[in-house]
Amino acid sequence: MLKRPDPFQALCPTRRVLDRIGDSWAVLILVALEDGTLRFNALRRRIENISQKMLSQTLKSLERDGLVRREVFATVPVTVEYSLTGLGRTLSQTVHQLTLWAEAHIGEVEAAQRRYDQGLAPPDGRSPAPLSLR
Amino acid sequence: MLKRPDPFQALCPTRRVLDRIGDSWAVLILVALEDGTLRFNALRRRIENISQKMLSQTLKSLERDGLVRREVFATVPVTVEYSLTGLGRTLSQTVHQLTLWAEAHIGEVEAAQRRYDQGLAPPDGRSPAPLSLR
DNA sequence: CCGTATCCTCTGAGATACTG
DNA sequence: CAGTATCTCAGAGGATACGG
Repeated sequence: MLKRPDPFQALCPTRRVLDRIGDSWAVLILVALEDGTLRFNALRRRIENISQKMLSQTLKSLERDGLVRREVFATVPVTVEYSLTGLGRTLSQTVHQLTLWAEAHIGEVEAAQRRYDQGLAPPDGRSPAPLSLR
Repeated sequence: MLKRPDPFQALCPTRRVLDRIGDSWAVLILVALEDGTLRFNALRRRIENISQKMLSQTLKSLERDGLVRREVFATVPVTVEYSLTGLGRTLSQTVHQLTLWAEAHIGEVEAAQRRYDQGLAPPDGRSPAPLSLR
């Protein structure tokens, strides 16, 4: 059978993952943990101006998804370490492809935006209104 | 110099692209246009339950980013066709990698969630509280 | 140190109605 | 057909304070 998920249907798995990627904080945490284990407050300093609430909340959902591992050590005061799971690492690598796209093409995107914000004219020369006949 | 963008800084290019991907509607539109050109209302039917407002708005920003091309034909009533640009196609292909990840790993994610929602126990056998000493 | 609880704000998406 | 213009409302997320 192997029915492929239909991304046009809300609630489809693909869509749920995509929403995760859309979660800017989640992505930043994945990236931050790529270089290794970090403690709660270390993460907090690394990801400038993330609120305590969002860090805690996002970490919890990443842990729930099996992407991040949380380890508590009974020191005083308590120590909590976060790291990527194997699954988390595969996702962060995939996300990395996206950041490569961004770095490679951001220039084109910005150029397109400038064109659009002026008189929206595509790369060719014609100045004013793009309007074809048929 | 070639300074790499710092994703931890809001407003960095990478982050802007990531936010785009997080925009569920934008991704759905890119995917919908992969198979070819579509008219406004065709897109609307294809992407079930997207509102007119969001479709129009998202298309506009995708056009601004140079990812989608908009062509107007002077028929009566007017005809408007949307298609991917070359740039848009490269992005939609990259996004496709992400959907592949989703399809490949959604099972693991859901399994992790079930474990978490019960007594949060990692894959090993120990039942109750994960807590290490040091 | 590592969080949770509470309150409060403000954006952003949906519904609806109207136009070229 | 292909949009724009308003309105409303929920809920994401920041600030703050407190607890284990």
